[in-house]
Amino acid sequence: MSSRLKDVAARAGVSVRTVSNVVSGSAPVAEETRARVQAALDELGYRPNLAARNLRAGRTGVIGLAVPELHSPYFAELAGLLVEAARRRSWTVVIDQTFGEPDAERRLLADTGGRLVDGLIISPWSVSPEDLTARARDVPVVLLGERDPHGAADRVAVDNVLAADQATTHLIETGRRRIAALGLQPHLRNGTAQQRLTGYRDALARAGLTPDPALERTVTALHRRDGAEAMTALLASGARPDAVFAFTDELALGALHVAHEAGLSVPGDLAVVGFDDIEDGRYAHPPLTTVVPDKRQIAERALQCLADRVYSPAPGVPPLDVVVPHRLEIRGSTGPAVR
Amino acid sequence: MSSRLKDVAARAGVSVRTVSNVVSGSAPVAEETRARVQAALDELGYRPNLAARNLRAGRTGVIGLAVPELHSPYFAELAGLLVEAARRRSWTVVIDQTFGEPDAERRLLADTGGRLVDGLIISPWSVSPEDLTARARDVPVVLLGERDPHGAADRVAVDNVLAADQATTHLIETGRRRIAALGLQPHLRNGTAQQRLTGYRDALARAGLTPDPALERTVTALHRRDGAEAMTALLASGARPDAVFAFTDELALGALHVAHEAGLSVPGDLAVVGFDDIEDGRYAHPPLTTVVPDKRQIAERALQCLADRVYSPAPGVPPLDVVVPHRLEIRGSTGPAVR
DNA sequence: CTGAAAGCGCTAACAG
DNA sequence: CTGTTAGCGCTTTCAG
Repeated sequence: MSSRLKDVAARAGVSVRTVSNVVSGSAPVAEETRARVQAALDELGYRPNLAARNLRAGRTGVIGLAVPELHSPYFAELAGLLVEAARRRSWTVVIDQTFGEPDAERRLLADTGGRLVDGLIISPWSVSPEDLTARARDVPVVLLGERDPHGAADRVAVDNVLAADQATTHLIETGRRRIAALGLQPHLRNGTAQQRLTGYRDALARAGLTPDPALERTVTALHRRDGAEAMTALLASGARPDAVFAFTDELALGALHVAHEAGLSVPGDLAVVGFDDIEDGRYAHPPLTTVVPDKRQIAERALQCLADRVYSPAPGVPPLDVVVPHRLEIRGSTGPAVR
Repeated sequence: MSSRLKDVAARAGVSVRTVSNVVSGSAPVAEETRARVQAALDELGYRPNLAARNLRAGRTGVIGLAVPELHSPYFAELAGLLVEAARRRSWTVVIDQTFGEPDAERRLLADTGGRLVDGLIISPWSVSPEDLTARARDVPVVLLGERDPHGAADRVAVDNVLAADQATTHLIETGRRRIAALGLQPHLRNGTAQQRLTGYRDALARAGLTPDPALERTVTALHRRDGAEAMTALLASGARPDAVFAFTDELALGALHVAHEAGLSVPGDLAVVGFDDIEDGRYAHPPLTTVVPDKRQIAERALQCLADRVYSPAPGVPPLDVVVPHRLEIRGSTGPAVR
């Protein structure tokens, strides 16, 4: 079966202390002894028991990642990048899905007391950042996709207000005047949708366009089907939009689908902009103009925040607010208007 | 700081044993004592230390999931379902991405000796099942997406040959005669592509159609871009297909994209079938006909296999070969041919 | 440079 | 029903 340090020591005729030194390199070992120990190590196929090591060290080398749902392309991609970045630091990632349920999000934080994880990266939906961080008892937490200034934990996010403003401004520049905002989520507490709405309204105001409540559409979730439903309702309402700024690419793709079914030409009759830069958007018809957050950097910076908190016990350091760059990528879905 | 069993015991004026009993319920405790202990537990916000518990129990309650890449919609969705199913069993899932690299896949199995995980679910690409399972030293392994009969570990998969046959037969029934197979991967060792090719050829043979090597196209990876490249090459080759059976939905969507750009009407000029039923397929233009594997059941059965191996130490049980149901979902991309 | 031994927090066998 | 205690496998202090 599986061999312990003690077994290796017996086989090499040394003490466990020496074997431990060979394995960890924490103290010098005579060349001859080392060779003998190494041979025993190899023969027995020794693997350290992580549980014992963790118990001793008080650290696990595991971090938790909580996303609302993994089947969303955006979160899947982000999770992939985080796992990759963690691996580079020799960390393991356990993933949990909250489905945006307040209880799941709260329970998660309560559970961290179990020390399975050294830290937690969480992308909250239902629960407000304040509520979440108040519960993070013992481990450092990094919040994703937030820009709430009243922070009690590190945050990593793009500048949603600015990005939404740029996306809307781009639509205005292609000659659109009746631009719909698709993706309001007044029931959610994470603030992201609110920030994108603010950017949208800012852009309209700057261009001297009066916001029309009929063009601001609420969704319950952020999938293609929600985008499709909202778009159907928008068209049925008689609001006659000439452009749509969808708060996520998935919503935009749902809207695009409905526009096609309704016989609208894109971008001739209707321009569409999304947010997130998921891969499907690049292969849509036409390819989807979108706000591209630097996801790789989101992952990298989030992990950096965690590393700093976990390995540098400096309790005085105030919460960081990391703003990650983004850019607007213009593709076929926002060509000039045709009348 | 964080409190131990000993602290709670001191506060409640009992021994650690009693506190442990209250926490785990493994032995009866007098009602009065229990109340006192519970109060102490609550006041101190006690959380068991998982590392210590694991060291003691020899089990971690953590299972590993290794997928090639998380940003693939199919794997993302599957991972989500597995995490969900694991949660129902109070298991935690650590996720790793292999990117199909042989070294990553092998290292993963070598590492399992560290006992971070009680079991491993792996979806192999580069490494053959035999190679993989030979390395699984101490923990049970479940293979996903395989149907190799020479098994040394449990497997869970759909019947790829049958499914591919049905997809191809459906195309034949809509009047197609020059059906391309898109997605051969001779460099991979996992056998899935080979099985789908077999099913494709079976269907052609049954219909009395002669296979045309020019219609069988190889890809290096399974993303939209690979499907697009293969489709471009196919059209440029002058092979004049009237249908495409793509081995994954992502490939199919890439092919669809190229078909549109080339001015082909779908399904009039070209019918397209995919495999996997990823969400984007439902919102494509036209919606993509596809083979729908029962992913929820794949997740459920894989976990069941692991649970049986981990909790029922019956070394004699031979490897299971679980075949999960699938169906062909016919959508707009495979209407009747128009000439 | 190497050995002996304490102890991380928890569970369970063994008393009482 | 409850207290005492050994020990899971590892790291590390203290001696030698």
